[in-house]
Amino acid sequence: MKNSRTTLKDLAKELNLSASTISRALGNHPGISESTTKLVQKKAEELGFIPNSIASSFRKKKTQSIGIIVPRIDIYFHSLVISGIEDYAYKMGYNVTIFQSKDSMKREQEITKILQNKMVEGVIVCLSIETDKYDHFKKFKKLGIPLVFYDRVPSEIDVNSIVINDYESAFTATKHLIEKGCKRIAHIAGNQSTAIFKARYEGYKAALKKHKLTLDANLVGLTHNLSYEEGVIQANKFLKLPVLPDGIFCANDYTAVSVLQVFMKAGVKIPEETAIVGFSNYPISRVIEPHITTINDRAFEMGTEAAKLSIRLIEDEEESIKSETISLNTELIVRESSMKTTV
Amino acid sequence: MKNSRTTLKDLAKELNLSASTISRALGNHPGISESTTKLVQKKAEELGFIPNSIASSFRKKKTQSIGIIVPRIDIYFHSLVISGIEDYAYKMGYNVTIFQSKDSMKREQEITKILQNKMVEGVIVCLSIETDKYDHFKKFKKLGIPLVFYDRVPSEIDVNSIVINDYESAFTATKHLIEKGCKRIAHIAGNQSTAIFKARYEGYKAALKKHKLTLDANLVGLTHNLSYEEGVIQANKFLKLPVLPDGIFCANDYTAVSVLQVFMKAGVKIPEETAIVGFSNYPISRVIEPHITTINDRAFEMGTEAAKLSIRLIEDEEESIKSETISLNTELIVRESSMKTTV
DNA sequence: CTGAAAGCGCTTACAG
DNA sequence: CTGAAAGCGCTTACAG
Repeated sequence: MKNSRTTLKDLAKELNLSASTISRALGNHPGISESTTKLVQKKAEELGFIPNSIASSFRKKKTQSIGIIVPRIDIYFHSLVISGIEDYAYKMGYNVTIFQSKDSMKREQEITKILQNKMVEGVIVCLSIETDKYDHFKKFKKLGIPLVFYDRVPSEIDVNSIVINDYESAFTATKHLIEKGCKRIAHIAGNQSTAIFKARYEGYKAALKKHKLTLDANLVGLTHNLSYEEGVIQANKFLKLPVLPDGIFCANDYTAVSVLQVFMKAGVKIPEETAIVGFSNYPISRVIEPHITTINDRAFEMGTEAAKLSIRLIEDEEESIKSETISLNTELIVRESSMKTTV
Repeated sequence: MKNSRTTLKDLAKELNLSASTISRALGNHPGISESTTKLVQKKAEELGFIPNSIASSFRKKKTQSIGIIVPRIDIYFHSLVISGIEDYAYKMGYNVTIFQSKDSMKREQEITKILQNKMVEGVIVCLSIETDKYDHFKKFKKLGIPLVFYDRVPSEIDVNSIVINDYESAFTATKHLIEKGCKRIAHIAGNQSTAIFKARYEGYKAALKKHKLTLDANLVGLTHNLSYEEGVIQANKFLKLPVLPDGIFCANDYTAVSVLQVFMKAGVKIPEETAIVGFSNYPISRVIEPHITTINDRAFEMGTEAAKLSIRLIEDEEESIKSETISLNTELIVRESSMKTTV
């Protein structure tokens, strides 16, 4: 399409000034007289001058943009994180370019290539579920482009990452059930090859141990991806036990919802007979009845922190070598699904 | 941060060829011998050459990028649309830069300025709820940057837009209730200054009229933003009526959920005494019990179509003057909340 | 099939 | 306080 943009030169010619002066005046450079600056800015406004920031980026080798790679945008958790990133980045004058890996390592690898030559200044990533090799991220280090991971982070140590304290959160959630008088506490666990779900399982086990409750293998339901459907399957398994669990800690809210519905349909009273705690604070947890006690996973703040760290690393002159892991503290949100009167 | 990228020139020097040849060989230009092309590409790989696409964009005046302005990323509908846009854009070699207006016209105006000098090649927008002036979009036309609106579109005619057939969808939803034997059908309506909600209200009215049912003002609940809470308020109003509505068509799924919950708590049988239909096919509609009959608003496809149209307009040589409105057909998804046996 | 040269629109070190 | 000049890393019309 035709391009009839006014350029610096046009402005210069119009005002009988040099391009250098125009450039400086527009940038409010101190070494330009106030009158000239005023004049230039007025004229720029008048001619509808829009600086070509591609030229500027090219010249300055600064694009003021951050690349994001997420598995999918339409997963609520990620949409919240992205929202947090955009919000902070916008305030700092950065913009964000988004790519979806669709949980494919191959696509993730393609995207890293694109990001390398697109000259983003920083990259924020949540790994695809398939990713078990990290070579495609190494190039960023060589190029001096800081990488920040969140949620699903590489199982290596020297990366910048934003996570939540999954272990402690799971511990807290389980302890809450214990304090409510539960003795037979079940757990619906996520994929144990994913660090965060492993940590949640560990936190659950630790809380039981601490309170001298024995771990019963029948009360642990391992799932592949914590889907609603898998939750239904696990719930039905629990229902067939000779003695029902009196508390269930689910590693996410989807499975918490399915357990809640399956149990209620089977006539089990929630929370009196079985108390339920989820994880993530998805919107549905405060809509479904009874409302579900859950862990606020602070997705938005995760995004804010990721953006903050990324921009700090971008603007940091002395390339700080050491990697940083920021662990956010979650909070337990107590709702009806676990509100039974303590014994 | 330090930048030690290999450039075209480095490659040229290394191979004793000109930069022109290197550039062409990398681009698989036909006028270069196969052997040279092979040689250059091998060397490029070897030296880890990454083309500087900012330089290339600058030179070619093509950034292969699309800007998106949405009210919020963390609204499920928008996250789906964005996902659809990214998906199609990615396939076509475009990337997407996202901004949130946060439903502020002021911020939307700021963003349009940024997008104008960022040299995106196309812009896709869902207007902020506040927006009642469109001057900030005019500049795009002058710059030859095609604009595509979706969902909330300007109340002017000459814009490209992707919408769904709200009127027909509402008509279908209401007709469905009528066919199920409902005689007193209520409607929870959205903000009537927003075109889509107005169209849904009109569709509801038209269906009543067509089937000779009278419109009862007591059965219409106007809300400001169709929030869950507003749904609760309207539901309680309906409960106080001497005769309950036997069908309710809600302009979105949030209010459908709240009506369903309030009515059930009041002992009303769903769908036997009151059937409910929502709008949007939010995930919660197929989780809450009874599952809610709703309209699939095809958000993902809306994104795909927006991207498709945007890219077509970008790549179209002969700046097609006429604007296009693409209206997607929705579908009614019948679930338990309206499945009562017909009389 | 390959190369020399110009130039995209800015910014900035250098000079005055 | 202002200007001339060089250059960022590519691409492409022109020439051979």
